[in-house]
Amino acid sequence: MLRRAIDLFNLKGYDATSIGDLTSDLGVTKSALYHHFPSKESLLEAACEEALGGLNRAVTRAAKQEGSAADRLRATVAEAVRVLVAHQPAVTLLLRVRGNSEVEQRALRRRRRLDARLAALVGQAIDEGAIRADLDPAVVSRLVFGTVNSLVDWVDPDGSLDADGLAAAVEGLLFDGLQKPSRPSRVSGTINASGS
Amino acid sequence: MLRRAIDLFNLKGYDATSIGDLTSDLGVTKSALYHHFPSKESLLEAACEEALGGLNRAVTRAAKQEGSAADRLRATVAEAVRVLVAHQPAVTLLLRVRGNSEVEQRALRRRRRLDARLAALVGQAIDEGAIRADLDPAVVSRLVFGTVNSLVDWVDPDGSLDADGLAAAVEGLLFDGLQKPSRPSRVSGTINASGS
DNA sequence: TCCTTTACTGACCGATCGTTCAGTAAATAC
DNA sequence: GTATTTACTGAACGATCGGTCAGTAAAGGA
Repeated sequence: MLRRAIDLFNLKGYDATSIGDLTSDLGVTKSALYHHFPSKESLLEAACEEALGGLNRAVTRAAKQEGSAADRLRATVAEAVRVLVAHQPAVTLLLRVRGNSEVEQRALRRRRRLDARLAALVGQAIDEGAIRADLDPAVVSRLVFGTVNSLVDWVDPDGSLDADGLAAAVEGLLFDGLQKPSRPSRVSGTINASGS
Repeated sequence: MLRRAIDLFNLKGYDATSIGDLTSDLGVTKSALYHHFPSKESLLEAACEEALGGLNRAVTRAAKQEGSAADRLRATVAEAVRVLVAHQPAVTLLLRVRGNSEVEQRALRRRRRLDARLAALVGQAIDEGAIRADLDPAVVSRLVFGTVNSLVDWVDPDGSLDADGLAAAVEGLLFDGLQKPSRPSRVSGTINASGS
């Protein structure tokens, strides 16, 4: 029920999806849904919890890893991609939250806290001298995780796309760039996109 | 009036923004707004037209340039960033359209046509051998323009941020990567982010 | 067998939605 | 000076929204 709700919210947008739309899609009455969930917003809250919990765990997991800040940043990017693929519908919904209610504002605050952790990691990697310093850390952080987040717009979690392969592709693009590497890159093998 | 409407749509979401919200923000009555615009959706349509028109012109401009496909791809990325910064509110609204009405579906179709042109350009650049071929062209295309599009979530068009500098930063990140360049990169100077 | 719990149904609620419309006051055209 | 156009106001419209509630049928425990 929650799964289908999240899918519909992503398809039409949360506000544009009425309880009637949702229950007629599910083939139940409105009252049936309200027997299991106290409000429309509680569905949104559950989805945000799933997404934020998953992302928080992923970032914490990557942060605990040994190695330089640059290594941890690479691991964080890869972990974030994997969580995003595994929980794509919930993460998609989270990224579209605008803060129109108390629930949405709470989700936004948690998301901003996550973003701050990531920005700090980028700053450390630059201070460490492991990555280029000619770009502003705040811009780099936003571009890197903007790239990761942009996956929600086309990744199909049910598709044949391999999360690890996609994580490697994102890591390869962001760290090594699009140009042909002068020396061999860390990324090997070919990655395939799923259908649109 | 249209400008303020687009800003509000972006702040709260199109569906969550009622005509009442909009007109009370503007300090006019609902009827006053309906004197200038035939419907709520016509506001959305005007915004999509601004965004799609701007992006189309940018891509066409970059495509007409001489040079390799890789050079044209770089130019397209830079042009797209500049248009996005110049028309951030309209582009933001466009990127959030879900296809809930005829107007939205038309905008989505035009956007998909644009995406296809960009994907073709990436394919040419790979065939040309100018950029790495170990990643799937469809994935690369989506990541590149996902990165560009992610700018709408934090760029402030009124801020002090320099569009050309930001375009250079995005180009630098995507083509040269985050790692310290073994040879000097094309990008020079420091880019600063605006406030959140 | 009786009683509580679970999983609903269908009718209904007040609020809010986008939109319309008759009327009006000021500006502009002729 | 009269007619037309422009730019509104305020009250209302039907539709739809999220949510409620009394009632019910089946299941399970004691």
